Amino acid sequence: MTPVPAKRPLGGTRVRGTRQAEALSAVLGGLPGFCSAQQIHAELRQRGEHIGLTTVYRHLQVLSEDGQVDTIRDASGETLYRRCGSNAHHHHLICRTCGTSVEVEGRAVERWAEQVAAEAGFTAVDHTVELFGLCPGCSSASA
Amino acid sequence: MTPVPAKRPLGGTRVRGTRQAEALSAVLGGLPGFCSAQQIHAELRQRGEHIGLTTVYRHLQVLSEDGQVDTIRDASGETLYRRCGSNAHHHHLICRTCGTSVEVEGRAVERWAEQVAAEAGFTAVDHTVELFGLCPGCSSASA
DNA sequence: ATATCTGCAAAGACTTTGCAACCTT
DNA sequence: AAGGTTGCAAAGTCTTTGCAGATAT
Repeated sequence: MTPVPAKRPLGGTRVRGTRQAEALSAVLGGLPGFCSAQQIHAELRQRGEHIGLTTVYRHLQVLSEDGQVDTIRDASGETLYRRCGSNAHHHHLICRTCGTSVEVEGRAVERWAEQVAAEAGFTAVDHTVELFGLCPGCSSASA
Repeated sequence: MTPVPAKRPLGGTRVRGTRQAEALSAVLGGLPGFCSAQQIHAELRQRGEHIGLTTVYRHLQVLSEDGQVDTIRDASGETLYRRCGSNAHHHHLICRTCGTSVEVEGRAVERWAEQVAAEAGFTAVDHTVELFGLCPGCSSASA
């Protein structure tokens, strides 16, 4: 699958010396929470970057395969992307009003998942865990 | 949202005395795990039931709103449906090979979710938890 | 008899793919 | 100069909606 040329500097965030790639990276870094490819594309356009939607999709796909961005699916089926800080396994606590997300560790969940799976005789278990709620700001705003 | 006429018998599984609705209900009851609307539609056709894909989608939508079927999304974005046994909150342990699913209780996860959310100051927290793995049968078959 | 349900076809949304032109190395 | 990258347009999915005909109560 991945020949892994390993020629990449890995120092900065650049994927390849392309203007579009850098712009995308910049936007991703500034996002507070999960956004759809189309939102990201719109944001890039607003910044004056002439980038195609196709290119945004392609980069996001590569980045997600590389583990540099996390992806989740919202209720309507759209895929949402977010630059993830830690490369370790983690989950997200997402504000359903403003979209801000917090990365949370889930050792307890991992353990629970493995235990439940073992009890049912399942192996090679993977899991999906996402938390949605109201962040402090939005919570007080709606109070 | 739901005026809740509550005129429905609620005894059987019938939604309304329609042949298609009953057929759909029957198929749902016999499914071992989560299936897409299109798979269910194909299954109905194979049984000789002449039912439209549109009707399948509409019934599944209503049933899911009523809490009679659970829905999840697979990796490709398709929505999968399954008649859920308990009406209480629960999660699923799904075999990624044969699709068989087991309903599991997640008191531990619920507690973890609330605790993590509270620590971050989030309120009104909801969560999504799905476990994917290999069931005993598929596990030994591939060994 | 009437309100509901059904289903075909068309529309809508998100995402992927083809291919020529462009840019980076 | 060579190869990867870009982007427009078209295609592909899954899902929803419009409307006329059929159906259940």
